[in-house]
Amino acid sequence: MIKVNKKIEYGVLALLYLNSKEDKAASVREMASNCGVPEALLSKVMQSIKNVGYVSAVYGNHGGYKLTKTLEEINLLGITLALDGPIQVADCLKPGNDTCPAKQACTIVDPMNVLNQKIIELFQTTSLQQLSAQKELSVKEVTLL
Amino acid sequence: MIKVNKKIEYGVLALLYLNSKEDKAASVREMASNCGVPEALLSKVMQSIKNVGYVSAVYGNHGGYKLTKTLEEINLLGITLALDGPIQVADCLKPGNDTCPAKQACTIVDPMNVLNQKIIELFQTTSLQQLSAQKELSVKEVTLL
DNA sequence: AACAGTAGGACTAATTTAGTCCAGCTAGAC
DNA sequence: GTCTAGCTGGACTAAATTAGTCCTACTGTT
Repeated sequence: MIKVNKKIEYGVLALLYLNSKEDKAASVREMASNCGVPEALLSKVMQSIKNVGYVSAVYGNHGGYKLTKTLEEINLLGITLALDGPIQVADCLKPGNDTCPAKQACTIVDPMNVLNQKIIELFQTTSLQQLSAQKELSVKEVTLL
Repeated sequence: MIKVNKKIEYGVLALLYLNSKEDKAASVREMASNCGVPEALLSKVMQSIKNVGYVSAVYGNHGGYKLTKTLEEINLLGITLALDGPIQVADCLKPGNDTCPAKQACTIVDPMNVLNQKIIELFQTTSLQQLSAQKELSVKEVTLL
């Protein structure tokens, strides 16, 4: 099944929660209990998200994480890159992969590359803003975007 | 990692191979050895693809599978549906899923639904023809499509 | 100095995906 | 008619990935 993993789900949840706190920092504990996700895992997720600069960490007592970007500036590609590394929609696209048995007569590397590009493009053009703003719209309207 | 699974990769490979045989049937054995993929698995893949009508099976000696559609008529959504069932980009989108811990205050079902729709649309508009025709084009040109 | 919190490595458990095995059915070739 | 190549499909095993836990160290505010 083509799907986005839990880390990304949790990351999106947490960022949306942070956004609702405006300029205040929220600790991992607070975010985890509010979003209903495992604390230890969310901690890892936030570390990675911090590394791409979407949030900053505040150490010490009453510390936590703060958003450093607006929802418009955060897109799914960035989140995915932070939590999962580069998008490779098929194994044979991995750099240095020499194990592909169909290498010589391969008719699929390029096709999969096309798909890969399309997905990257989709993720890049999908901002958190875009995802979060849909709450009030019906699915039907959403598909017209 | 967001990726398409082996069954889909193998299915695309096999369908492109079948296309190259024009109207002749090819057995699973022939396809498997030409595409360099496991025979037993490809056999399952072809059965599923048959069930959505992209190919027909010819029984008996010198039998095999034949394409019943053109590459333009076959899209990634159909192949995915055949081999993987409906696309659900996040677990909380599964029908009847009541285990989501963040259910009551969930801010992510709709966002993930938006993404889901976008991916479905992308898969639906990506035909085999479109994928296979890119062989000669550079990746740069491809992204402009 | 105490405390609340982040940082991050190592590990285990759970789930999913990939792949195999085998017995049965189908129809064309002889 | 019977042989045989090949499709059908269920049950099973193995491999890989993903999810989640645990523990120790570091950081900075009060």
